[in-house]
Parts: sequence; structure tokens; C-alpha cells
Amino acid sequence: MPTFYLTTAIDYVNSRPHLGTAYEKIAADVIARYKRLAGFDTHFVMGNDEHSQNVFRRARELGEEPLAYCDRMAVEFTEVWRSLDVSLDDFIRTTEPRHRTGVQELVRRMTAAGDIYEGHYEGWYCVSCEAFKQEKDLVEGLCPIHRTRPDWLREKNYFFRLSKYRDALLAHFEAHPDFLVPEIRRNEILRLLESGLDDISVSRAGQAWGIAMPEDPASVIYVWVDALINYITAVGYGTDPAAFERHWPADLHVIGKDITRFHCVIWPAMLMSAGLALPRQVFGHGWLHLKGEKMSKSLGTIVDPLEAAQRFGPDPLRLYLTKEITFGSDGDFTWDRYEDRYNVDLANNLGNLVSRVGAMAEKYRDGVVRPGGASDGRLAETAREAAGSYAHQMDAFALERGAAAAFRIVDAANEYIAGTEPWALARDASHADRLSQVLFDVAESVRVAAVLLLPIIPRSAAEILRRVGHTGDVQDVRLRDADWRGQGERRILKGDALWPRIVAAEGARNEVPVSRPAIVAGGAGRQERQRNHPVEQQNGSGDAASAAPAAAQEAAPAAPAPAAGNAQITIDDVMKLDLRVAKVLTAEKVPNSRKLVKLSVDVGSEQRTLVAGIAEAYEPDTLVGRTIVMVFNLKPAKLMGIESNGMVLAASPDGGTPTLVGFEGEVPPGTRVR
RNA sequence: GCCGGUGUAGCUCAGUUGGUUAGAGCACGCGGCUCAUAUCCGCGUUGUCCGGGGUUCAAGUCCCUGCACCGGCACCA
Repeated sequence: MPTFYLTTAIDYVNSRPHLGTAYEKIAADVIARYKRLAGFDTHFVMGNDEHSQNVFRRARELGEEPLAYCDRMAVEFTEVWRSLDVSLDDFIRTTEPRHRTGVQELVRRMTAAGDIYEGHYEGWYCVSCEAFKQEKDLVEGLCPIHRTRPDWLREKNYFFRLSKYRDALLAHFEAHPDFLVPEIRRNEILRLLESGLDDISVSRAGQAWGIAMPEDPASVIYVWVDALINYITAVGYGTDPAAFERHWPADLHVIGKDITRFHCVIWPAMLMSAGLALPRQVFGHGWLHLKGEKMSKSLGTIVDPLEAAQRFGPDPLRLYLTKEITFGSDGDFTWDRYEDRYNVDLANNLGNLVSRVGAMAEKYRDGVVRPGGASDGRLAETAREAAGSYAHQMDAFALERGAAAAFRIVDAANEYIAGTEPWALARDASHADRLSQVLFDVAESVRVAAVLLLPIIPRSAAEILRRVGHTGDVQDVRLRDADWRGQGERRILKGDALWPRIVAAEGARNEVPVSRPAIVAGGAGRQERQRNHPVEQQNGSGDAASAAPAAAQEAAPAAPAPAAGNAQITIDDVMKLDLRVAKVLTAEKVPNSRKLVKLSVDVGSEQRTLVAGIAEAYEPDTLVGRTIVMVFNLKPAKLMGIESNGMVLAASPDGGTPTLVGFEGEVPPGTRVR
């Protein structure tokens, strides 16, 4: 039996897994399950990357031993993966003995090859950041984050002769065009290789958390080098030669597009140095953007994507991620679209099809269907075409096209039912054979579609197979079982709706505010663009201080404001608004105007000038010192020759005087309102 | 600064090597059916394929150029 070994990136454990990491695991799992379906002896490995300084620090912050903290996180991670039905065969942690042994062995081999040499690394080091700083990053010689003077540090480091492997890597890329896909990633790396490589530091001095250099316990192997080696230690490198022999080289590394350099330059060079085979392929998937990310935090009614998976079962989420996102490109998750796909693909099309097949089989044939004569073969033909296309697309990791192929069968079956009208056939006994055949063909279509969907929605597909008469262990189902079977008797089972329709959105979506905040100050249009939030951030360098403040958003060109009317908007639209608390510093009436007041306000990070149309209701003097709410990301507009950089929120009854929005308690300027 | 990607229907996107009237889903309109989860089926509306120039018998697709947005590198991992 051919083997297939695939891996995902191992995850930093300084925060809990989120939808971005889940996306990678689910996509990889779809591939793993597909490979099993296609008859490969598949080995699917995931893991946690635990030797980061951030992890060490985080654990200490929580007053825990680093290893105990990692143990806890490992449980959390694996529980999430299990709840998403990710079918991992092994889970490796970089603190495990098998990993440590293998890492040291590999470094020893690299050293023996003459590729590791001793050197020094020196530079400005900020103790608070625990990081070296570039000269140009310093502000007046101080760390820009901590405002402290960094130390000039010189530490002994071991270096890897990465530069030596440039030509070999180029040759490898040349000889293996599919080594890195999609192509855009390959091109990036090729350009990088063409521009030359520097040797890299592979150790850190003076740290205890990590794996020691084989001959120098005072130095610890750099965490990235440590992490990459998991792909071989997980299959027994240095500990289980037979297992290693069986699995290595890996057939596929599934990783995020941001870490292709590590996987396609450093990692292969390390393997070359140690005389080991290179992985056959690396797939750099895109990022998942989460438009509605913030809403889950602000509105308790709206659930986190992982919670959604737990609520509806993992399959709707799995289907969304594979079918709606071109694998390799960036994708986007919004609740609106998620519900849309759930209702259309699952509730209306597949789920309803399963329901009607079950109902008709029971009503017309007491639950047992068998061929009734000559079939017109139309559904068989569609199923054959779809299954062929499916395999072709899945082999190329075009997961979205594979999923679409399976759903072509579902669509065809629904159409076929409408065209043949089994309920009409049932009224006339002379059509009994024809009715039997129609029911049989439709049931068979459902069976084939379910086989193809097993990798994508494993739990539901198994249930569907059961309902259309599949007996035996679903684990034994193979791709060839998607071949059309025109014979045999099937017992069709009726059951509850697999996916009840989501009727109206729960929560805040339909709520209409009693008094709608109105525009009282200038601003010709509403800012249309929302800064996207990639939820996938692989590295753990996310110090709060280094995260770009939302204030860094630049003003985007505003699209013309649609005449809003009473059209409902989605929560996504709402989250485009950057509302901030501001404190009025000065206020003065705009000369020659009736309603306008010019305000300068403190928004925490900066001062802004606003023009507001509230002069009829408020004397300028009474506004000074007052805390208000403003639209922070509104495109500037000129009113009476004064540029207004934002808008003040107030309740504005028709024809009445506006009343400013305020707070019950004290709120510091700059706080976001949402 | 250097390099790359994207820009297609109201929305989300697909369009493989240039080849007939540019597609899908959603949304919208009309009609049909009743087995089914107010589901399903059919028909229909909507497009300066970002702008401009060029190559060609033929361009969404190739070349040049402009604009907008995103990303990689330059500056670590």
C-alpha cells in the first residue's frame, strides 16, 4: 500500500488556537482523509512548538512551570482538534524526549558535515523585549517600545552554513517545479535564492528553555531550528529507524504562506547538510481573514467560530472552509456568508435531499429500494463525471473544486426528482418499476456524493451513508466505492433533519436602535473599507506594544454613501465604524454659522479638530471638559472652511435638538466604543 | 526603493494553453411541483471583464502604460 505522510505547522502555545490555525488543520485533515480514501497508508502529524521564549515568559507570568503550562496547552489544542474531527495520527511536542534526541542527532550530523561553526552575534539588546534591536529601530538610542537604553550584547552563537546550499536549493527548485505550491510562493522563494543567502544563527546563549547544543550545554538550539526538526522526530528520526525509514520523506508539509522561507530554504538545507531526503512538497496556504472577528468579543450573543463548530458540529465549518475558499488564496469568513452556505448547501440542498429520499423510500417502498428496470442512466453519468473530476481536483489540492464536484451530484439528484416526479409515478401502479428505478438511482447518487464528501464532512457523510443503506465500517470505504452501483437492495432510513435551517439570525442582527445616532457633523461619506484582520499570525512576537494600534489606520477614500433608507445592515458594516471616546478640550462657535461648533478633542493618542452641528443645543463653554463619542475613522470634510476630522454622536430626533451621547461613569479618552 | 499579486453581475467569487451570445452561488422577479428542512425545479433581469494604448482574423485572457487595493524583499526570525 502506498504511504502518504503529511504534516501541518506546529503551533506556538502562547495563546489558544483560533480559527486561523483551525483553518490550516482542517484543510490538512481534508487532504489526509482524502488520501486515506484514495487508498494511501496515511500518516498525519500535528504538534505544538513549545520552546519559544514567549511561552517561557507567558508561563512565568501565570506563575506556572513552563512545562506544566505546555502540558495544559497541549490538552487544550488537542481537544480543539478533536472537536473539529481532525484525524491526526500523532501529535508531537517539542519538549518530548523523542524530539530532543532527534534534534540533537540532526545537529550533530550537520556539525559533522562541517556546516555548523562558532561565531558571535552582537548588537543592541533590549532586556524588556528580550530581543536584539537594529540600530535604525532605536529612537534617540532608546528602545522605541520600552524607552530604555538597550545593552550592547555580544554572545557566542553557532551558525549554519546556509549560504553553502544556495545553488543546491536552486537546482532542487529547478528539478522539482511542484516542490513549493502555489506558484506565487515558489516565485518569491526563487527570487530570494537568486539574491543570495546568508548563514544563520542557530543557537542562543544564556537561555535555559530549549534544547541544548550537543557539545555545548550553555547554548540552546534556536527555536525555529528546533521546531522544523519535528517533521522527522515525529516519525522516529534518532529514536526509531524503522519508522523513519517507512515515513520519511514527507509527502506534504501544509503551512501558512508566511513561513515558506523556513520550510523551503532553511529546512531543506538542514536536511541536505545531514544527508537526508527532502520533503516532496510544501503547500503554502493563504490566510483566513475574519471580518466579523470583533463582533464576537463585543456582543455576547454572537459566538466564536470554534464554538459554532461545537454547536452545529464541525461539518458546516469544515465545508465552508474547504468549499468557499480557493485553497492557496486568502479567504474570508463572515457570519452572513457562513449562514448562507449552511442554509444553501447543507440545509436546502444536501440535507433536504437526504430527507426527501428517506421520506419517499418509506412512503412508497416501505424503506427498501431496489432497481426496477432500465435506468435512463443520467444520474449514473453525472456521478461518474463528478467522481472523476473530484479525484483529479483533490489530487491537485484544489479542495474547493473537489467539494464543488461532489455537490454537482446533489444538484443533479434534486433536479432529477423534480423531472421524474416520483409522487406522480406513485399514483399509477403501472409505473411501479419506473418509480423503483428512480428511487434507486437517487439513493445511489446520494451514496456516491456521501463517499466523496467523507473527507470534508466526515461525520455527516457517514450518517448519510448509513441512511442510504451502507452497512459496515465507514473507515473501510474507499474512493472506488464512489463507482456507480446499479444493483443491490438498499434499506433507506428516515431520520431527523441533518441541518435544520437557520431561520432568522439570532442576537443583535435584527435589533433596531430606539434612537438612531445621526450625523450631526460634517463628513460626506461613510468609510467603506475595513481593515482586514488576519487571524493567522504564526509567530509569537505579538507583544502588545508591537501590535499596530488601530489608530494607525489611514483614511481610505470614501465611497459615496448610499442612500441608506431603512435597509438593514449587517454587523460587519457596524464594525467598520471606529467609534472612540474623546474629551473636549476647547469649543468655539463657528463664525457666520447657525449650528456649527468647532471642537478640539483629546482622543488619547492624539488631538483632533471636529466640527459639530450642535450649537443650537449646547453653548460652547458647556462642552469643554465633556466626554463625548466620536466616529474616529470618518473621512475628513470641510465645513465653513474648517476641516473636521471625525463626527460627534448625538441622539437627533427629527426637528428636535440633539443630545450628546455620554457615559454613566468615567471613561478614558481613546477607548473604543462598540 | 526593488519585486509580485489582485481589480469580472448588487454581494462573494470562478474563468485552465487567446476562439462562438462572459459564468456559478447568493440576492431580486415570474412560473411550476408537493416527496422534502417555507425546502425543490424551471425561466428571467443585472456586466464600459479598473482606465488608456497596442499585438491579432479573434483579447477578460498576451504586451505597454496609468489608477486603486494587497503582499514579499530591502530591515530580524
